[in-house]
Amino acid sequence: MSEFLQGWKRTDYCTNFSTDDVGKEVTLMGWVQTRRDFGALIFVDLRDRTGIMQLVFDESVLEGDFSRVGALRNEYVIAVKGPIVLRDEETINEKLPTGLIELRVRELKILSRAQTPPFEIEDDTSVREELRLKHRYLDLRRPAMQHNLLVRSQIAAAARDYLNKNGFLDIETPMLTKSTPEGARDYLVPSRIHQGSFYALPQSPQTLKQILMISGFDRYFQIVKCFRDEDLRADRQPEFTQIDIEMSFVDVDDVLSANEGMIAHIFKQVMDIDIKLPLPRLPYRQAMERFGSDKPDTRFGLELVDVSDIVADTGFAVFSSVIKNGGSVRAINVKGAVDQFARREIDALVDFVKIYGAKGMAWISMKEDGIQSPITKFFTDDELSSLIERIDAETGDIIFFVGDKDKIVFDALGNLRLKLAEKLSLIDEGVFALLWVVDFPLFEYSEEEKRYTAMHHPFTSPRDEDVGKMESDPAGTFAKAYDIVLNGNEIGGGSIRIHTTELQEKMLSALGFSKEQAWESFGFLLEALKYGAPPHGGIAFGLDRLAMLLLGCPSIRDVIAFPKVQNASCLMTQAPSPVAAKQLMELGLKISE
RNA sequence: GGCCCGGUAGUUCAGUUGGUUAGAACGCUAGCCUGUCACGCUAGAGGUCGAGGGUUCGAGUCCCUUCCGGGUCGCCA
Repeated sequence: MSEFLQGWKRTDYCTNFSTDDVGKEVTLMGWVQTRRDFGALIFVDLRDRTGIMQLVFDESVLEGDFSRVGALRNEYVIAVKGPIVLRDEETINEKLPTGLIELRVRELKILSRAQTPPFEIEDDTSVREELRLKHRYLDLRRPAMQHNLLVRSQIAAAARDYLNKNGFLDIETPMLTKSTPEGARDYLVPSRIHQGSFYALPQSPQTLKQILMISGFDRYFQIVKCFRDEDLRADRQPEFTQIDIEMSFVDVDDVLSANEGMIAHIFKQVMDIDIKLPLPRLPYRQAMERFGSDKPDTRFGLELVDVSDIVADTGFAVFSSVIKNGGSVRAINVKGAVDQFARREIDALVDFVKIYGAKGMAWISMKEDGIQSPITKFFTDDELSSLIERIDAETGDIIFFVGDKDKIVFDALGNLRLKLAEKLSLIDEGVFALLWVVDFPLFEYSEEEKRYTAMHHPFTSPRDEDVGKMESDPAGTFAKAYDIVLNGNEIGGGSIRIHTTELQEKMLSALGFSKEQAWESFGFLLEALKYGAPPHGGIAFGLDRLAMLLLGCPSIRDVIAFPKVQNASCLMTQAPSPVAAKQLMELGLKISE
């Protein structure tokens, strides 16, 4: 039978003992990692979240029935009392931090028995994730997972520490809030009292934190769950945690410097890494043109080169027509790597860029015995030599070209660039490359909706000089928006917000809202802006992504205690699940067949 | 919604061109062992080859459907 504590108190964690404690009577509690049974002498490795302490059970020392020790199994929860003793010279275990000592057990309590776990509680087991997630409580016992959640906790603590010291107030905003058009799909919560009406779980506390600025809180933060009902990815979960920040009486520079200070503080506290400030700032347009991405990984080169002007009038109709239609032709030169791309691998890369909408990809191989390429025959000698000069092509290089609308060219080459870096091992995994991407466009055109949508969100302020262009030239209007990028991942983004009703109405109008629709959806904000709103702005960091990157984890699931799988369900709790008819009735809901 | 990858003892995997009774390691069970720490030794149990259908004399293997997990495009203000 399981026993109770009956007044026993744990002295300390398993690994908080050293040779200084030899002779001390201690009480330890934890899980049985392994048992090595010699009959009248049994060793047990006792595990807690800090590590392992070896217990020695000697028949002549242990009080009570010794057969209880032989009955111990992995993952039993036990409590033991006895003295810390020094190990003999020849029995020292150098692999354990506590390998010089062990606990000579005088008393044993079996607090809880355990079934044989479906997988071993070890770091080196490569158990399939499906099973790990079903038994997440066991998976989380593994030292690697314990470490991940520890570091995550340290990141949150460092952020809080910095924000507290800099005058930010931690204020909670509701989880049951108003559904907002624009942006991601909402998770809806039916109202029992107002049948047919729904709360939405927040995609972000955006409007509420702005209202806190209007209320005069000046500096706000919250480490807060956000919800978006969109498809999952390796770095995307339907519920995730933001470090959400907002400040008043600030412009872009103020927000960036305050927040890069926080990031530097986190890196120092958690990783003991000094981040050089200020962080580099890269305008959006440059990020796209040089890296084909608004979240460039700057740990390696392979930058894009625009060759549109050179190929515009060549005999290669694909390129010339693309340019006539307003597109571009850009190239990546992979220096000295021509021998690493057999024809079959080039074909695979052509298929790769097609994922991103490219219709094809051209290349030039600068071989020792001459140029090989499917396209150079279309060029005159002059055109070819200008091209070679522009892309700095030398013997041994291989150059890839994509021509299409800019969006497709950037997308295809931006992703090709990452693929090439991975293939050629160009990325130094020990480096953390942080930068700001700034000067985003305010709008982007949605082919699907046939209108402009907000690139960041509808509360983002245009640049002062662009206010007049919002309606006349939406594509040429830039925003006071910024993203922070770490190793090619967006770990945060924000903006200076619109702080007058007039401009906010104008923005919503530019997005296609009628005045009535605007007030119906955002009336509370438009109204609040009338009563003295300070200029304000802020940012939100993805805590999960930050933790994932600092830990070098391949998936965001590795830093979330209870994540969801790709179909947005939880394998442990089986959520979501059907509910009782009575619950539906109370909500006035019917499930259609 | 599209594309790609995977599913074989509890776990991780092997399984040849379709061919006898589907194997290994670890784990598990029982026994022995007073210095192990990947303990050792002896014996043993353990399989709906994800599921359903089809082709075939014969299917873990080939085909179709489907379920589950992963990656990704779309989507993610």
